[in-house]
Amino acid sequence: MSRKRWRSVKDIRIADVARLAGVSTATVSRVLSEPGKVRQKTHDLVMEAVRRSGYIPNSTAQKLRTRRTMNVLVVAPRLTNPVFAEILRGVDDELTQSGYGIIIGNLDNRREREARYVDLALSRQVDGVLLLTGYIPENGSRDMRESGLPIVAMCAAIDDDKIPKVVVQDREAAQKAVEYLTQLGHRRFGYISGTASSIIEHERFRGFLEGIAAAGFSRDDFVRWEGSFVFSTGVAAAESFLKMKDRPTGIFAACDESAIGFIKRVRRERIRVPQDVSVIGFDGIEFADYTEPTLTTFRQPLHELGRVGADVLMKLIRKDMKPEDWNVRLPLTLLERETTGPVLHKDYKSLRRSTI
Amino acid sequence: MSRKRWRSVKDIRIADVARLAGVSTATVSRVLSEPGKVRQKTHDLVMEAVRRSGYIPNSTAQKLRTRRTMNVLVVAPRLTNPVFAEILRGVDDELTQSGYGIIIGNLDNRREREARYVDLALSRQVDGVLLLTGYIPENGSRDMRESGLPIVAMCAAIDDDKIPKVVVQDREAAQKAVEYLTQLGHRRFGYISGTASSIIEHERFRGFLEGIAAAGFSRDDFVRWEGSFVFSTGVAAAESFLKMKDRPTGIFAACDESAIGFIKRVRRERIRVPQDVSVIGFDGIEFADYTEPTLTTFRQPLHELGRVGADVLMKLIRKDMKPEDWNVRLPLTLLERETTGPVLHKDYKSLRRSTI
DNA sequence: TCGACTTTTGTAATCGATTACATCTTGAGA
DNA sequence: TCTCAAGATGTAATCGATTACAAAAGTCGA
Repeated sequence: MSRKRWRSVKDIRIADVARLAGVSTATVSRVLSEPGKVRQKTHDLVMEAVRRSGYIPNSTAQKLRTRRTMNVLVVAPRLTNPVFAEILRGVDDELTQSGYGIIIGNLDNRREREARYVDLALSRQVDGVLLLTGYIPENGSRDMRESGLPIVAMCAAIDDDKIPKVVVQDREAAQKAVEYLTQLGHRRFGYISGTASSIIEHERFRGFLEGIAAAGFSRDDFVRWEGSFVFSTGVAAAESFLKMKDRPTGIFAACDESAIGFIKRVRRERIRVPQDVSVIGFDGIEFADYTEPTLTTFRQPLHELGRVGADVLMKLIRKDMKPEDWNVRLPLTLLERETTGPVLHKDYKSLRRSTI
Repeated sequence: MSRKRWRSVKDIRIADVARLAGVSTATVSRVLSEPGKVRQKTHDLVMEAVRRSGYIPNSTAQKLRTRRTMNVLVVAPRLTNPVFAEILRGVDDELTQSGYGIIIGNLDNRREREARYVDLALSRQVDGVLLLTGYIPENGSRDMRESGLPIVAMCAAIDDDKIPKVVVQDREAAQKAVEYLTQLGHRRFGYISGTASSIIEHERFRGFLEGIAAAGFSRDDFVRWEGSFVFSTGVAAAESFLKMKDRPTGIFAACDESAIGFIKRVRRERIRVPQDVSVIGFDGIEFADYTEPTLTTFRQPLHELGRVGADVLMKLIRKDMKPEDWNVRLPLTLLERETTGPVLHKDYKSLRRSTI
């Protein structure tokens, strides 16, 4: 209705407010950032001017002067992966409380995209970096560390002990997964891998191997299917599985997606889960409770992981790290659901015989 | 090994490079931003100094001076929702090409969080805003528009014709979904709603109603279950469904998650999908192809939606919008899979009789 | 009322780039 | 060789805040 247009916020500077209130810019600045240092009367005067003009400080100017951007960069391999999305939620919860913003560096599984984010760090657009990748991003000539910014690594064992790490106990959990399968009577195993270059994958496979060894088995007692952290990897593994004469009965998948893909595919061939083959996943994504049958898996404390990681980064930025914050390792939880069960002994024997 | 530490990038300013090359800061700046305007010899001199010093411009200073932040804000209701994650990927693809960065505003379904992002826009930390919400965020005293920034709305019918909209044809698709069910012989329907306050939900329900009317049915021919865009809504709807005497046979869910929750729950009671009840979802998330049975649904062109939205925003920022860019409406695609099928007539009659 | 001390406010430098304008170079043509 | 326009470079203002330091105002006891 009214013809009076809102004056766009960008046209009002601190000098305008100062003039309006009849004080200097220094005083306006003080009222806004350290109210205690200014007399009540002046304070009210300034606040009234701020209110009337609709002034909001230009944050870029603040950043330049204070040398703090109040933003952190979060580098993630792929945003559509529910695991990273959930971690990001935890990060966001923590950072919001501290007044920090998030700039996302989504690699979308393409390493050539990382250079961009290294430059972003080098040009000081952020105060710190949270890495969800298994390596330190680089841009050809430099890596992220040369920015001199605080960095926290998560989900991965980056081998630089100047970088604090907040991770989950992947290896231990993978080992327990094998133990769980052996206790159900399984003797032949399958391992569906994640992205080979990922250190998460590395840790999980290592844990798997340790579990195999701990239960007295050897490399001859399992097959490994290569892949990445997606549904189709599970489907491909299943197709390989279906062609085998002497099929494994206990399958460990390095992520829930591939576990789900595997199950979906074998069930189409009338293979029963868990009667014919047990499958255990990894991550505990929400979907895993809506498959048929529901997926046995290890739940990662993703939200907490994000929170703790962000908290450690905040401490690093504020320079009040304590040594015990330096490395955090969060445990996973086994969710016993429907895709795992005891080996049906008769079937098992007949399978065995056909090979020997 | 070497004791020579990398000098942190932040300590090198344009003045240092100028001194090193024996020129003025203006010349250094020109070499970096408009190379043509500088003599070859000087150019090489400066580049060498840049290389040797490892200089990278401080982007905050650039932003202050040029008044461009090269960042856009993307406000999304909930990041863990695969729909938004996928849109974000499209946005990211497009923006990266234009050299823009993304600051994410994750509301996590809590409206009180939006104030923060309004302030972010008002304090000019971004050059434009992409809204994935069904409304214009506000902070108590102002709304996003007062920032004076270019805004593009997606996924929703925000009623401000100064704001360009890039949306999907939810209403049309919902209508087609009903048509599809009626053609399969269904006569009683169920509608599992999304978040009531969401305009996406509004559009979908409206399309559903139009479909109902177009097929000659009335409000008495369907039940509506309230909820939000999550699995548990489908589970709750299923529990209500199970208690009914005269059950609908054609279910339309406003999102795939609730469709999946519904199916999961009813199958536990030995209800067959699609023989006893047909279910059609909405969105076409990746997981919908891995449920059992696989979900019939409408696929949203999410990635394209994100790309186009970002493209329109870029044009708005660069002030080269053409009128035909102003409103874009992308079509959805029906994915006919396993959760829908013809009504089994005998069952249907017996159900009918028991009511009349 | 005066002086010493504390509190409040103002002046001006500063953060690190870009860019309008001024000045100096260069080279073509006379 | 000289002139003059075009081209290259330099000087200094500018973006919009914060903050060190200086100056002014207020407080309080003698």
